Amino acid sequence: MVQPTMEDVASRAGVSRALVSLVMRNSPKVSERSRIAVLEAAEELGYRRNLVAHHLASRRTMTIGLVLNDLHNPFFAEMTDGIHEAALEAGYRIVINTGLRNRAGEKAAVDTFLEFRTDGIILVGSELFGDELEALAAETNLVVAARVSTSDSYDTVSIDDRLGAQMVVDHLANLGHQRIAHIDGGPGAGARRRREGYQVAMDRRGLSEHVRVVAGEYSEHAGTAGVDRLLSDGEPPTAIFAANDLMATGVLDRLVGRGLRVPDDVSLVGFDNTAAAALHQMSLTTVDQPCELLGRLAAQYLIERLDEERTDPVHELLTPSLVCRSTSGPVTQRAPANNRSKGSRVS
Amino acid sequence: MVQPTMEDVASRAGVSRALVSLVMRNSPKVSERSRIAVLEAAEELGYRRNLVAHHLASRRTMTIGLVLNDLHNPFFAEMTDGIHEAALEAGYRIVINTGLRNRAGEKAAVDTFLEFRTDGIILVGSELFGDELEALAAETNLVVAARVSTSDSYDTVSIDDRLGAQMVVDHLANLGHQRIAHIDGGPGAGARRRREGYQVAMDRRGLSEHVRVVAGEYSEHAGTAGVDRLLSDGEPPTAIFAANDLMATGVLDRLVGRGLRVPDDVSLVGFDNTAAAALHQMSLTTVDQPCELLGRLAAQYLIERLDEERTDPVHELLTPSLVCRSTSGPVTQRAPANNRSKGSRVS
DNA sequence: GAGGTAGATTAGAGCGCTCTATTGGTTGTA
DNA sequence: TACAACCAATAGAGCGCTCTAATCTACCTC
Repeated sequence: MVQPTMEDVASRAGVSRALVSLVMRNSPKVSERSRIAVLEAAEELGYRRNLVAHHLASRRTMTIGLVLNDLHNPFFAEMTDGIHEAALEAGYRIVINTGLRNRAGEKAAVDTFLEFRTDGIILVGSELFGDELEALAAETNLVVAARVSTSDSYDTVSIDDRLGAQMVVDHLANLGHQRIAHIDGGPGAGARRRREGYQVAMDRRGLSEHVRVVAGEYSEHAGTAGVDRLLSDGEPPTAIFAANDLMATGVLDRLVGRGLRVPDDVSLVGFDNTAAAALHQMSLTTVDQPCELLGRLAAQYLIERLDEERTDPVHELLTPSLVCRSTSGPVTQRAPANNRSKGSRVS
Repeated sequence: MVQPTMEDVASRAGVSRALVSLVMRNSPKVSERSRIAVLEAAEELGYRRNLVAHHLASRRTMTIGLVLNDLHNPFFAEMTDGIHEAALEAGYRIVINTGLRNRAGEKAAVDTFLEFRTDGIILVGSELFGDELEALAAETNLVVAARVSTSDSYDTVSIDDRLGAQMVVDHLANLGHQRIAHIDGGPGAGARRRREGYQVAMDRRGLSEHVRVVAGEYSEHAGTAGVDRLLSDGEPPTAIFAANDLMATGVLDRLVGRGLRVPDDVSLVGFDNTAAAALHQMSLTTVDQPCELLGRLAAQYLIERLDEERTDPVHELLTPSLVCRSTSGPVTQRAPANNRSKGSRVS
């Protein structure tokens, strides 16, 4: 388990350690003869460059630290695809860590990368406070994705969450809904803006009296719990706007579990347009986020900071779009069915 | 962006660099007075230990590299929860990388960790060949999860995939199914064993003539494609055994899309019992893998290698169990409905 | 007051690499 | 033949930390 070093390769190839270093870094100023000798020696010894030592000496890891808020949410997986691809193209590698959907976990993940001295960090769906992000940006190159900001020490890439939420309310209102409830995303990224968008749009539609926000978070469980709260007291909503798709999955599960029909009894709209939302068994009306594009942009901006040493901030705000599927429909008069019906699944 | 070093802290606190090092490592042989002085100086300077240098000197990172085959598959997220928890308890941190569901990607991920010199590596759902794993185990401490092996250079933690597959076939055969098709997991972890289990059980049940295996992989898309293949020629199956839940999601989507009723026209069974399978809108019959437990064990075994310097291999094989939900039912006589019916979703 | 002991602190040699400055060797040119 | 010009290769000083061995105090004990 003890690895050969550059020194070993050098002596085997009959050259100096410095030359081996040059070969390993693909320097053009090495003769073909020595290059081959070195590579052969390395091959024979099973030499593997020690990135740790390499970094200590060069102050570069060519590695980007990626902190994902929640591994369970497919949104982050899709985002990662874009980041990965862009990073690879630029010669960077990626290391991932999860924030476990809480601030302490996110901080621990960030600390790991800071101690590893990755060249930069991309935070996706960060729950950190603004001043914490500022402090972080002072220590490393930072891009925050899926979150809006005007900070001038780091970049952000996001869709307009507020606008997205307004589109949801408008869509439901156009279908005749008035009692449109919102289960919010709590401390989650963009959750506050989605909540604000909901509020604004409800006001604008003259539905202020029907505003009803239930506290939640970006998880399936929050969806089921939210439904229980909404149906336990007061007049039940005819439509529910879940703060994201993962939550909407939980909402749908619980609605169906309670024998309610979607969209006949209750309409449901999510947010994110994850792959799962498109499946027939979900067929969820939702707000589309171009995840891969967002990911690509995030990586690209970070790499600009690293390779071109850009320091002035970029804030990209993409426009979301509504994807109408079968969980949202016109409001109906009839009372909600309380009897569960058994039967086959149909589209 | 230039960080203070131990030297800076030392001179500020009026002590030697070595003493600062001791404080940072919580050594008991430091007087309370100096400890406080050092910590204060560190705080004031915003000092952050350089893990890279630390590692180079100590040859330990207290970090475990975790390679997940596919970020899109919730199975891996659930597994990670267990690993994360166990690692944290033992004072290790985790760094994740994705294999992008192909061998080249997995190798790149592994290489990153080897170059970073993480103390050990956990591979979840590895697609590497046996000899590649052997070679890897010679370079670092290795635990492979969700895959069966008898190697004596690394540990494995898995459920009995073959047995799980047999349980699926038995379940379906007991419901009267004969034309049970299997869409396999291709190069995916455990896929071969699931395929073998299917074959063995079919033979044992006297259903050898009905054996039908369609090539796939662990993805939603493979599920939809598999359905198309199965329904395009020959007599359509009355039951489909998908190699994992993610694929089953795609299968269900396509079956419903084609106007087939589940389970009336076609029964469906998955594998993994991910959280999504339990939702009403899926309600998938599937084989349960105790993900978190598997994760915990994987981390635990690796940590044994690191902390207790165990070198003889451990191979843990857990027994799976079948979870019956509503996608599997008795075989019916009537011909499959070809007309799509529209309507509300019911449970 | 010498000698012993234990605890606190430090000097200094690495860890495996990079990188600047320098050396050696070859070719071209006056 | 001498000198520049250039390319290939190397010596050696770090990078920021750890760790062993040595030193330095302070306090006992006889």
